[in-house]
Amino acid sequence: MMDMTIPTSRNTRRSDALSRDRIIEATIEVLDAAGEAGLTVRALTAHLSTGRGTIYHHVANKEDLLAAAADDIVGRVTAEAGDDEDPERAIRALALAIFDAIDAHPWVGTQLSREPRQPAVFRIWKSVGSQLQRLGVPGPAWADAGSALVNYVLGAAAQYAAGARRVTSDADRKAYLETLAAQWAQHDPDPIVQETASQLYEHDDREQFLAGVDIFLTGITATTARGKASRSRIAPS
Amino acid sequence: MMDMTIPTSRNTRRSDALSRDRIIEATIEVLDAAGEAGLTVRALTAHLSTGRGTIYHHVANKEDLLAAAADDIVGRVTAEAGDDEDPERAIRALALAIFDAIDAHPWVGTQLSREPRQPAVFRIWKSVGSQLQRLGVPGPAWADAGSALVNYVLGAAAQYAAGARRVTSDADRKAYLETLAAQWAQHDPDPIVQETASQLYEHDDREQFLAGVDIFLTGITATTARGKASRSRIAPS
DNA sequence: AAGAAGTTTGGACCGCCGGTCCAACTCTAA
DNA sequence: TTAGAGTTGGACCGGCGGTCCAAACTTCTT
Repeated sequence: MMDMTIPTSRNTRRSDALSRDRIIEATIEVLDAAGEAGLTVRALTAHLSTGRGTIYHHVANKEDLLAAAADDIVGRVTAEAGDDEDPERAIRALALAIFDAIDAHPWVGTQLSREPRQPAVFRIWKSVGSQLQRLGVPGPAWADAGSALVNYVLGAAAQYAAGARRVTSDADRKAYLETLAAQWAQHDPDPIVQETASQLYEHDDREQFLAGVDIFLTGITATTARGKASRSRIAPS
Repeated sequence: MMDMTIPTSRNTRRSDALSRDRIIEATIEVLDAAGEAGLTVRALTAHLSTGRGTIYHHVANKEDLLAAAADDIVGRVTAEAGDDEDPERAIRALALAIFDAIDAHPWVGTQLSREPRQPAVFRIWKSVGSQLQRLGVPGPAWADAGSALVNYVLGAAAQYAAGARRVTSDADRKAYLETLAAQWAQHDPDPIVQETASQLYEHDDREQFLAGVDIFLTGITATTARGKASRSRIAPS
């Protein structure tokens, strides 16, 4: 080919504006359609029918792009959920809303657990924190409780998202898990393994996730009810 | 350059054996030294002073390599921890051992939360499961409890690992977190944010992680003590 | 009206990556 | 001695993220 540079009508300015918001919107479309691995700057340029310079003009790099896309999704979720009067119910609703959002957009799960200082995670911290405060968790225990809850939600989200990423249809999923369970069971005759394997495809992800939230909520309320007589984690200086 | 193919003494068979184990060992060395981004097959060939075909002869692909490296680390941890008589103490010790291993090898954290069906995660499930059984968690609640604990441990590990990956020295870390807290506080005057920001660099990761494990254990014992009268998750058919 | 200054656009180009392929080489067994 | 099996190293491929810059368009100034 060696650079034949046909300068036929290059660079006519587009009629439709190509803003950062439009680019992030397109990023979400590509991610939902092709998955995390399918998001390349080249695919994005094709989807927007533009050149690569244009995208880097509005966006710093791919990391910026992913963080903004995740923040967009999480922002919508945290804005909607959390208006319940009862703080425990509000926390459950918030956790479930995040779970469902990640179920719909698995790439959000991976993105959230990759980088803890991004705006999307910050939003989640803020929502969880305000509900914990309403729940009456006292000062010192507050950060521990919030950290436990956020880490559980993000960890579970990443796991379920990774699981969902592998197989698409429900039938495939079932078949895949049965094969996997059989492999495990064959590899290790320990009864624990047998039970783990059977639980692997009998459980419902969403209910199991909620059960985990309940365990942490129970732990938090029980710990705070027990008062400040617990193991003194932060000694008064 | 155009392929001048000097066939001077190519491919003399190496004296030191180059087994799969040796390759995984080298992988861990490269990961610890250069981080996850620094692990390239090319870097690995340089480290082993060999060619690329050799590596692909022993190993399927990069994913295989990472999974094997993580499994090696986790295997050592789960083999050591867990011999305590008291199941609660055993769970704490196990969680802490995993935390410390990930603190020493941050790439393990990212790897574990990326793919839930890999051998390393399976090992963790098995250890956690056996301790929960010793703790007397009844059948139906067992899978929920295990899932919650594993997800919390992996989620927290990934978060802390990602945080540790960004900055190396303690002084850098402190400065970085203070800057970040100031940014947040400036961006949002909500008192929740202020407190979150201050907690951000006042807490100790390890203690906070353990506090989360304690919250979980409290929740588990409280839930199981309450008996089967809880929300009937699995209805008798 | 016309040119100057600034903004937006698209694609050529760079270095690097993971993975494939195969000829050259060593080792073992008959 | 020699046929075959098991290793080894590097050329090669397509594709990636990111940089750079000239062309084209808009807006501002006079």
